[in-house]
Amino acid sequence: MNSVRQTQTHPAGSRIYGAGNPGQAWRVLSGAVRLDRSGPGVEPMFANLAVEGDVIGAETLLFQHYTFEATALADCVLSPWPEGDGAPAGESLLAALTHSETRAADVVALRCGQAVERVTRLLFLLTGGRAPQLADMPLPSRRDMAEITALTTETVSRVVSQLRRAGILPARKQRGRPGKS
Amino acid sequence: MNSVRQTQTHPAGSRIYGAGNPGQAWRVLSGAVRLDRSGPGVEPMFANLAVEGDVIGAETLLFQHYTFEATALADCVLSPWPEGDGAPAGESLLAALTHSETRAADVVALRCGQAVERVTRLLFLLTGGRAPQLADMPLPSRRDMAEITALTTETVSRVVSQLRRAGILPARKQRGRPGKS
DNA sequence: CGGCTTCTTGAAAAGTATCAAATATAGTGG
DNA sequence: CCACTATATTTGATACTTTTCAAGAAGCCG
Repeated sequence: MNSVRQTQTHPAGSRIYGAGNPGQAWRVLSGAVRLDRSGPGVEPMFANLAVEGDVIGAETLLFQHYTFEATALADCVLSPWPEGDGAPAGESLLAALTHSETRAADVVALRCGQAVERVTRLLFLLTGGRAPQLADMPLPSRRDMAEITALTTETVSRVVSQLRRAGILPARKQRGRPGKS
Repeated sequence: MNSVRQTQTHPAGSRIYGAGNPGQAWRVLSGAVRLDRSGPGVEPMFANLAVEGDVIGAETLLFQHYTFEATALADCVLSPWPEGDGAPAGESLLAALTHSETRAADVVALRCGQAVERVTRLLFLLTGGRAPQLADMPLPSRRDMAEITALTTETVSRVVSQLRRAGILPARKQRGRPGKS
């Protein structure tokens, strides 16, 4: 879709790369990415999340192919990582590692507590913690939100309706594009 | 408790290090470690898990202090990481990074599905996937298991009882030591 | 305008959490 | 070694939340 070694953009819902395919690592400049562990024959299972500033696909520097499948949860801009030429500096790798670990903790926390809290925390995470911006962000598909929070699409839908009635989310009409899985 | 730069052992239930404290990184040679995000004043919240082969505390190479709090879920043997002198090689760091990401996916998966599946998957993860060994391993405290799987201690207890009645776990008498929190 | 997928909502069923009480276990000090 | 205390585990009964199943409504695309 886009040329290698240059900044890429991916519309919400599109697949960025597939597990097992060759490719490079990326830094997420904006947007949010869903990572899935997808075995052969097995349907993809949600594994992790990447938001603005995170690095995805670093395993390609070691294995030459992606371990997870990446899908855009929102319109995304990605740039090749590491930023310079050749192998990443140790410092950069370390930063990516520690960053990845705090992000993992965030994702684990998305599956604690009741449905409303989980969905709310997810939306905050996707907007980088900027509450006001909740109003402007097209929501991910109910299915994505459900699989990330370990709820069902119906429950997520009910929570979204509830947040709208409470004025925490604006009324309707803010979906990106229909997930074209 | 133990000298620095040498192999350490920690009994089940003991704290390995605390968030904010200075220290070094370790590789888990055996046992299992629970990592918590513990804010000031906030009680620790489960963040991640490390089992045999995993590296913990790598953030100290960047920040000089631990980001998470580490507690032994089983008797643990740790050795300083990286194994050689000085900074870890890029390859080693990359391996730690990719390893950490698959582990994170494992932990996220521990919070999917019903109570019985979650607890069962946790036990498999803690034994490195070796089912027979389930019989020999002292179980972590119900509280640890509950916080890891996002269940309550009562529910975990009921599941353990159920697994024992089904012959999947041996009857009783296999706790390590009482968590001394 | 169809055809299709996603989203929404309702009603009932299932699964967990909660609350409470009894039992078991470890540690301590005689 | 035993009694005693504090903590952890277990179990039961009930309340609550979420899932499940089903049916419409809404949105997208050719």
